[in-house]
Amino acid sequence: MGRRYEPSEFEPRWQRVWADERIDEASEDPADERPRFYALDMFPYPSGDLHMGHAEAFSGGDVVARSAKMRGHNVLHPIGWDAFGLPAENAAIKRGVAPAPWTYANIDQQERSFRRMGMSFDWTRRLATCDPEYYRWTQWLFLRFFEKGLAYRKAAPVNWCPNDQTVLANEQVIQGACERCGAVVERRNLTQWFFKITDYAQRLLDDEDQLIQWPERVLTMQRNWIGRSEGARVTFSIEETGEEIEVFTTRPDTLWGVTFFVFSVDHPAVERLAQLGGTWGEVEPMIQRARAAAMASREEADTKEGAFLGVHAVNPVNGEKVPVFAAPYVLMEYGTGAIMAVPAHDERDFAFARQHDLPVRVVIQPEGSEPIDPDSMTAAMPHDGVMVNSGPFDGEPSPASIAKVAAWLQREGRGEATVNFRLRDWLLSRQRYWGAPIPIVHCPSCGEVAVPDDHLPVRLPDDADFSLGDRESPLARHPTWKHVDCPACGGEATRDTDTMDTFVDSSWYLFRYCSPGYEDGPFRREDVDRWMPVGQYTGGVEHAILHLLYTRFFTKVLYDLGMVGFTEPFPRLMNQGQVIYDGASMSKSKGNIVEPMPLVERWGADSMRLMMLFAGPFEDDIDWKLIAGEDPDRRPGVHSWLGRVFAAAGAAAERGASAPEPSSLVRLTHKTIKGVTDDLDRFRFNTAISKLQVLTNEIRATLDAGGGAIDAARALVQMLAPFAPFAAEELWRVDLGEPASVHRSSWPAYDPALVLDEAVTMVFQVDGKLRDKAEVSADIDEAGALELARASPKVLAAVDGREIVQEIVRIPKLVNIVTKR
RNA sequence: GCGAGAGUGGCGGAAUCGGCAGACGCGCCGGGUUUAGGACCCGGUGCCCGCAAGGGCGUGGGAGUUCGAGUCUCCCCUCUCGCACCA
Repeated sequence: MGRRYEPSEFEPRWQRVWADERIDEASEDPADERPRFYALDMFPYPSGDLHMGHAEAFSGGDVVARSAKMRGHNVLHPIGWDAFGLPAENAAIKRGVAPAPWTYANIDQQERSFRRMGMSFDWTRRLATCDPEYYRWTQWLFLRFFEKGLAYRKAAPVNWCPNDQTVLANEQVIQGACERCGAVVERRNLTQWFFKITDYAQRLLDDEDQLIQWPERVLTMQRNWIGRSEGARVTFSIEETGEEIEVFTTRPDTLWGVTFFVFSVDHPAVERLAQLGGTWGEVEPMIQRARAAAMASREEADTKEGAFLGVHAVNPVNGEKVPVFAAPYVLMEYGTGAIMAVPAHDERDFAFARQHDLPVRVVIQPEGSEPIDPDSMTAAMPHDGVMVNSGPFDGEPSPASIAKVAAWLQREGRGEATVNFRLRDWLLSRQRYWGAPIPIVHCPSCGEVAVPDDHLPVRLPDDADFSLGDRESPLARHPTWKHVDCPACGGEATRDTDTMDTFVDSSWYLFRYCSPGYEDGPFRREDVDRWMPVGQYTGGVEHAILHLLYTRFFTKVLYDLGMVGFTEPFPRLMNQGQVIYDGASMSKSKGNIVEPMPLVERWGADSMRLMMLFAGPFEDDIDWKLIAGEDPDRRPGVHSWLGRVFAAAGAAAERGASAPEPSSLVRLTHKTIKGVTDDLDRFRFNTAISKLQVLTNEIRATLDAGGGAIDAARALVQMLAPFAPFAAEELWRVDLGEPASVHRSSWPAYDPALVLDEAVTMVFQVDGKLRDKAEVSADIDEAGALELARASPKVLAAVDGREIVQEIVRIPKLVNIVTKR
């Protein structure tokens, strides 16, 4: 019956037809009244052909886009490439191919693969961030940030690989070593460009309530990354110099317990103060040692190393002079790079005090307890209880007194309540070739001058020497590129020779999709406001912090600039799991890489997509070894299923309406429509597919029994369309004889009355244990149910003459008879 | 250490509201078809006892709430992920 499933025969054919019919293009027709839906996938990095992670993510994203369209939406489902970045330069260095042709060749390859996989992208909006027409607007946006004071230059310590002669992003430093060559990374002070994301820290937290469907763990990661702490800034002074030094503390109520003071080893005041204190000779080797240890391994930095600077700090609350140290356990990046140390109530300070024989003074203790002898302490005390040894605050409850202490500090001019964030400004400059040049000119007389908008883009030279091994970056060492006239005064000046972090490029691509080819700005506000915010964003959890946080920041800046009418770009986010092999990530060195395109060639695009989607919940990892086995020639179960769908739908079409469709099949069809629709709403593609398999089995059984199944088959084919677009189209247009694409058809509707079962299985329990079942009508009443239960011989046997104390009846599902035991 | 999530057959997983645990699929077993292999079709398949009828056990472990717990509460164990001297 039916017909054979030969995907290689029709998949390429429908791919061509869909391109000709332009079925995947979003409609910009003003008369089109369908609600708009923006289905966005995180755009890929073109470092070769598509891998399994892409196959998984985009298969899910395509189900979202295709099902939204069938359910009546005007869908925007664009694609592009995050095309700047280090891998292109690595390839250039390794293979001697320039970054641009290498990148574009990979883009073309990935586009072919996407088309072959049946991804429903609107190709008219394709973009690549390395296109000059794109990065022109990246530069334009940078200049708007610059004008607003949100892009600025300052000297900062950065990661520098002495072997590769380049700065590295934090992500490229693995346990203190260069990701590429393994050399120990150095810290260097370089003048770098930053975006002032810290200005938006509070808003990034506050707007979380707009992120209505984000995975909880991503929200948590962002919250932790932003790291908001309430506390106080307190001004200490150095006795020997009189200079004021601020510290941040979350516990100003412990100020009376300060017994020493610690600077980060990277604090700029350390060398000067140690020279003054006459201890630089001992301090400097400690700092060198500490830096080396911190770089080599984070674990080694656990020791409470440190050195006395020979100077003293004055505690503003009681005038006490305490010794000042430099120690690696104080981070330069957090707070002010200096701390007041309260060893009685802080584990780290306590460990340091014990190591260096420093006094410990308890200032908070449990209410009513005897004074605590610091010498008997083996660990820091919990800091809740009653304040003691704290001058005017003795007897105050803590931590409830924090606000009171902070207010007192402010009145006394010794500090103030404040909020501190862990988030730091975004270092965006890179000394690399393959990125968008920073559109700034450095003029000896005018300073930092913006390149005028009408001179954009500042193009990359295509004759740069992008090899490594020199001290200067490729743009800096180019013989002519950087030499320009100052746009302000016309005098001799030089271009900024840094390029932008690729995360800048990817922070606004989603806006550009709305206005493809627009030449008067990065996008048209009306286009963006029409399509955005994004209806559903799909991509990897590896971007949980950087990309997602940066794009949220960009959106808020664009809002403040009046360029868009919303403050959150993607209220709904879905993360696919990883595709791993035998419990480990796939990698070349392990030789366990499975690629999607060979699967597509062997079994067809539909089977590849279904393997991904049926393997388990979308957000869970897929262990390929477990779902596919080790034999690549073994037919995937989903492929066999498609074979049965073809046989069944084909046979149902041949039989048509000549035989009646049994009501049980009709009911199952409606139930399946409801179930699959609900599953799509919660991204449970695996259970949606299993429901389609159940329907398939029932259609087959109906046909075997001589019944008709044409309506069921039609619904099945339509519901199959988002998951297996080629097979569905073949059956729809060829076997079912429909003239137009299944992907333009309307999602089947269900009759709520037919979703409810006519007959259900009622279970009879005795003392909560299943003893018997009966098929009953769905509208059975309680008395009838009880009567049935009491009449059951199995129930009677189980009751065994004991006294019945309670009868629980839940029509139409269950009766539970409780006996006295 | 802190934070988040998870633990169900041989395997991937299902159970959406506290009500038949194991849907669907893979694998395996038996049968059919086939020159053979593959493919396909039919049946079986949580574990234990039993020829069977039937019975017992069963969702990481332990307690609790409930007529009833994979699901809710508490404690413990294990695993995964993220952060990790954040003052």
